[in-house]
Parts: sequence; C-alpha cells; structure tokens
Amino acid sequence: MKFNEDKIKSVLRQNGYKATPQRLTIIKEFAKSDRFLTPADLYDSLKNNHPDIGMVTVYRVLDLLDRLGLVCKVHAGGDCQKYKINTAEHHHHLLCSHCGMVINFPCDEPNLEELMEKITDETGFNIKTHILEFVGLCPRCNEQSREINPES
Amino acid sequence: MKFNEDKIKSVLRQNGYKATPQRLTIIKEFAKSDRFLTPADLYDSLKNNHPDIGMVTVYRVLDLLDRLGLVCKVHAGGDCQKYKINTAEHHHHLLCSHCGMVINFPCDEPNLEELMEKITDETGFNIKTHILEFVGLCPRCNEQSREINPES
DNA sequence: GTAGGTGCAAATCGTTTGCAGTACA
DNA sequence: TGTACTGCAAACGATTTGCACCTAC
Repeated sequence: MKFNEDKIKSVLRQNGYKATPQRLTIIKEFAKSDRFLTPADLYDSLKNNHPDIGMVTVYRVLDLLDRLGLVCKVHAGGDCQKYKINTAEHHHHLLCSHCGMVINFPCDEPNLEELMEKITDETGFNIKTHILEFVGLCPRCNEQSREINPES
Repeated sequence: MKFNEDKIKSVLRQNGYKATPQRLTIIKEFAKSDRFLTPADLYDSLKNNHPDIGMVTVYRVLDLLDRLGLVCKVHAGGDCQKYKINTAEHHHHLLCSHCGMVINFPCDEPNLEELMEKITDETGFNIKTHILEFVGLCPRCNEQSREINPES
C-alpha cells in the first residue's frame, strides 16, 4: 500500500474518520520514514514545519492507525513503544540497531512453519501468534562500523 | 541453574553485591514462578509475607538481575515490562496468553538458523541477535477454553 | 567502620483525559 | 449545523532519584 494523500483520505473516510489536515500531515510524515519511530520521534520530525500540531494529536493518530491495523510495533531495544507504518500482511522485521532502518520479510517461511509445528507437537500448545525480529547492522552501518573497528 | 539460597548468595557476592535478606527474598520469590511477572506482580506476591519490602527495592533487584543477565523480557501482549527469571543460555519463549505460563525452548533450532542465513544472504545485514516468541494457549487453558467455546 | 543497600517521599517521564474552542462533512 | 477533532493543561501510572538511616561484610 502506498500512502499518498488521496489514499490516506479515502482510508480515513471509508472508516468513518474525518480527513483533517493534521491527520494527513502526520500520516504522510510517518509513511515517509523507513525507520521505526516513537511518538516523540514523530512529533519532533513534524515540529519544524508544523509547530501547530500537538503531541496529543500524534498519540491520537497513532492510536487511530493502530485500530485500523496500519501500524506495527517494534520490540527490540527495550521498550515496545516504537512504531512502523504497516503496509503489508503479517510479516516480520529486520532492524538495524544503529540507524533504525526496518526491512519487512514475509511470515510464510517454510522454516518457521516447520519450527512451529515441531513446538506444537512437543508442548501441546495451541499457538495463536508469534513475534519474530532479527536485529543487526544494515549493510551501510555495517560498512561504517568496519571502518572504525576493522577487526569486527 | 537452580536458585536456592546458597546459590543466590554466591552469585551476588561473586559479583560484588551484598546478600541482603530483601534481595534473597525477592529473588527466591521470583525464581519460584513459572510465569512472566511485572515488577508490580512481584511486589504484590511479596506483600503478604513481607510487607516491609518496598516497591523501589523490587525495581532495584530486577535491575540488578538484569545487569547480571539473569532476567529476560517478555514482549508479547503490548508492553515489554514483563520479566521471567533466566536460568538458561539464549533461548526463546512459548507463552500462554491466558495464564501467563512461560516455557523456554532452545535457540539452536536448525530451522531458525537456516532462515537467518537466508535473510543474511538476501539483505546483507550483519545479524547480531533476534527475538522470537510464540503465543497461544497452554494445554490446560486450551482445554478450559474448549469447554466454554466448543467450536474453537 | 564503611561502603553499599533500603525505604520513604518527591520528582520525573511517557501517556491519557477533561474540556472549551474549531472545522470537516 | 452538528459532530468529530484539536490543543491546552491537568491528571495519571509507572519508574527513578535524593536523602537519611541502616546493615552486611
């Protein structure tokens, strides 16, 4: 899903929400980023060009997107209050711990399904969902860290 | 690792911490549970028998155990402020969303390693760590839910 | 004896709520 | 026009900190 202005407006209206300038601005800003963001990150990135938008509205838009299933949480790195716009079906994250970049990968990995079956057999659990995140350095940050620490 | 009193004392002292009665009490209570707990859960379970132990001390002991690598976080269910005592090497969690029970399973699953290799090849990421949690109903809670909702 | 640990109260942080004014449909 | 939305300020809950007293070593 691409979040251009018209798309955002139609998604909001289809779900009975008003397409206010604040919502459009916040969602466009959020969708622009390929990194995970906290509410405060998002607020900060809006502050310069849109000082009139308050933190409370950022929280409310994130909450709204959550109800529409358009955000997903990022768990790695301590707290779980980091968000990434969700443009796909159930998927997993590959995170760069240095620059915060997020890459999605699909959930229907045969390896993962096999593992889940094995665990079900062994434990008798009725598995409903799962969380999987890989954390490391993206190619660019990895390159930079090599320049600083050649041995790593 | 079994957390009997002597073991706890020696771990604390080996790392330069004092073995105070409060610490021993809190760690024993924590180690007794096979569920994930929030700091408040742990505080509540101590309150009856040890009303003299304050919430602040619970936080400080959890922090101490964290620094010693003896707790792990549970991510599922929204916030990440749930803890489980860590008695093993790097591992993953199978959580019951109803009763909170946690079962560990080892990390060296060939399926998972294959998947990680594949992702490394495709993306060029230098993967350092990962989070994997399966969430569902344990056999007992699953049985109970069947009695209430036979179709599920 | 002393450094480290504890408990209280206050401070702090992130997040949510009440409310009056505003603007989209 | 009416209802949903916004922004401010205040409230709130979880966690951390300052400080005086205490205790394990």
